[in-house]
Formats: sequence, structure tokens, C-alpha cells
Amino acid sequence: MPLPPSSLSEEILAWYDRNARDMPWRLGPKARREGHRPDAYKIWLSEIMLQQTTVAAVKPFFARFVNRWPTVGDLANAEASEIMAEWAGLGYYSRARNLHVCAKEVVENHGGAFPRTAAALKALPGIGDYTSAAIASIAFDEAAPVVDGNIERVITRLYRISAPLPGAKPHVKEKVTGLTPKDRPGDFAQAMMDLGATICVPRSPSCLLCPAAEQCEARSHGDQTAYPVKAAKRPVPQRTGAAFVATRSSDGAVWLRRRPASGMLGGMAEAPSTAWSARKDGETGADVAPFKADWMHVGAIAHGFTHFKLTLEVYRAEIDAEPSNEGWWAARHEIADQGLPTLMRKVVDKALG
DNA sequence: GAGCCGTGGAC
DNA sequence: TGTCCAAGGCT
Repeated sequence: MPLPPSSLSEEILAWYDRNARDMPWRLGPKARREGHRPDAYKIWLSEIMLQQTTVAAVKPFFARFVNRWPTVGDLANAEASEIMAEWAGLGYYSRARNLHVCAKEVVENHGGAFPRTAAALKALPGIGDYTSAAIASIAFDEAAPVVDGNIERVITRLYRISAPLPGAKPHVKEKVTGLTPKDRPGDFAQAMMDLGATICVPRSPSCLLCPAAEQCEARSHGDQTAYPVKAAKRPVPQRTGAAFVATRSSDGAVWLRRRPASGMLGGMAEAPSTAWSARKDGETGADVAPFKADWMHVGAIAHGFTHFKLTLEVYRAEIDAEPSNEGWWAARHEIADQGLPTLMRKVVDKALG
């Protein structure tokens, strides 16, 4: 006999009170019950960074951002290039561009304070369904239904929802709405995410430790790992291109330029490379270099993206003068500070040995 | 709705 | 090595 939803929510909250993960941006359940509120700026910043990104990867980036820009006003006043460089390595760079735009909108249109409802938050750039509900519930106690990948997994198992995602998302959201308690919506959202991240994991869920095990329909059928059902994905194509690392003969400085604001690695620094994003094969020789030089082939690097795999042939040359007016010299000891995305860090490492 | 958009870790 | 995937949003 399944218990009513409120009881299930209480079981999960009680589990959270005992097992909440400690995060730099999080206020624990004890402090929340004592009436304290987390800093909305830190909740927002962490939620943006956590989009499709692991907690472990986010932690050092979050610490650097908060240290350098302690408030949303500080972030709004920063240069876009500084933010992009600080974000380098975290991926999905449109998040960094939207981060800056959002901070400026909060300052200019909301008096420097984040709006307190999910609906108003969702109007800001980079904040969608999930993030608006997460911020509203965690920072402002609005009972907005929070649905992320963890919660999709927990819910589809609990109710043995066999329709494939993302089509089944409205059904999942409906279930979450029914479960979310009015008095502790933020803690409940974080409890469900912690449950999905530590107990109800994709491959080998620890059902013996799960506070919802007795009410889990998938577990009663013994097919927990069959959920969530997801639509089949397409195979990822292979693409190739070439990258060109020019060093200045006088001091070894490296010639870099900035990629266009939109598209792959938009707005990030790079060593000049061919238009690999639009190319399937061919044109990987030194003859497609962006400028004339005595190019030497030094090898190739491979890099996997979400929707294609890339192999870049890497060339190096020493030159004397600036090859164009669109770029800059980066001193060898400053390359780590240039904000190179990981792909380009691999290219430069390959070229310079 | 489906494609675009990074990266690093687990298995 | 390959595959999956991790607190998604935008177009």
C-alpha cells in the first residue's frame, strides 16, 4: 500500500537532514531551519556553473569567481574578456557570456538584487526552467518544481515511467509538483538532487540505503536501472582541421586571436585554426594556414565534443612580425592566463612540447 | 522538437 | 578506446 505523497516527501527530507552534502554555496538544513537564507548570488552562480557539469569540476571555479567577484555588482562591472578567461576550461562558454549579461541586467533592471520568483528569474539570460525553479526554491522559498537530470532519474524510477525523455518531462514535472512541500521547497529540491547523485545513481543504485525504496515502483519490479528511458542518440561524426601556432623569434611569445562570439568556443582565445566546425575532412595541410610562414607539422591532437569528434593537425613556425592586426602576442609564461579552452590548450601544448 | 554547445571522470 | 553522463539553455 503506497503512502501518500506528503509522507514520501517527509521521508526524503528526513534523509536529507541526516545526509545533506556540504557545498561551498549551500546553506545546510540546520541553518535553514534557524531562519538563515543563502546568498542568491552564490546560488545563481553555482547553478549556472553546475549546468551539465559535475560538482567536483565546479568547486575550484566557484571559489575563484566568488573570490574575484564577491557580488553580482562586481561581476557586472567586470570586463567580458576577464570573465571568459576565468571560465576557460569549464566548457559551454555561452554560459559565461550569459552570466555577464545577466549580472548587468540584475544591476540595471532589478536594483542589484535578483528577482525572487521563478517566473521573473526565467526572463534573465542563461536561466531556464530548471535554474529558475532552483534559485526561487533554494534562495527564496518558492515551491517551484525543480526538475534536473538527477530528479528525472529518481522520479521515473519511483513511478516507473516508461515513456522516453525528454518527452516524458511534463509527466515528471507533474509528479515533482505534487511532492514539493510548501514549507521546505529548497531543501526538498536539494534533497532530491542529493538522492539522485549519491543513492539513486545511474548504474548501481544503493536501494538498501534509499529512504524511498519501499515506495519505489521500479524497485518492486527489480528493474531500477531500466529508468529513465531516453530517446536514442545519433552517432557522433568525425571532423578534422588544422591549427597554427606561431612563435615570435625574439622571445618565443605565441600569436593568439579571439574566436567569433557565437558558435563553438564562441568568444574564447585560440591559436589560429581552420573552420573545423563546418568541415568534415580535408584541408589539413600547411597550405590552409591563415598567413604565410615556414610551417612545420608537429603532430595531431584529438578532442571529443558533444556532437562530433575532432582531430586537429598542429603546425608551428617562428615569425618576426605580427601576422595580422587581429590578434595579440601572449608571452610564454602568460599562456596559462590567456583563458584558452581545453582544445586550444592541447594544441599549444603539442606545438611547444 | 531536435540540434547545438565542452569537459573530465567513471566504468 | 568507447560510451555515458553531470544541478540545461538557446534556437
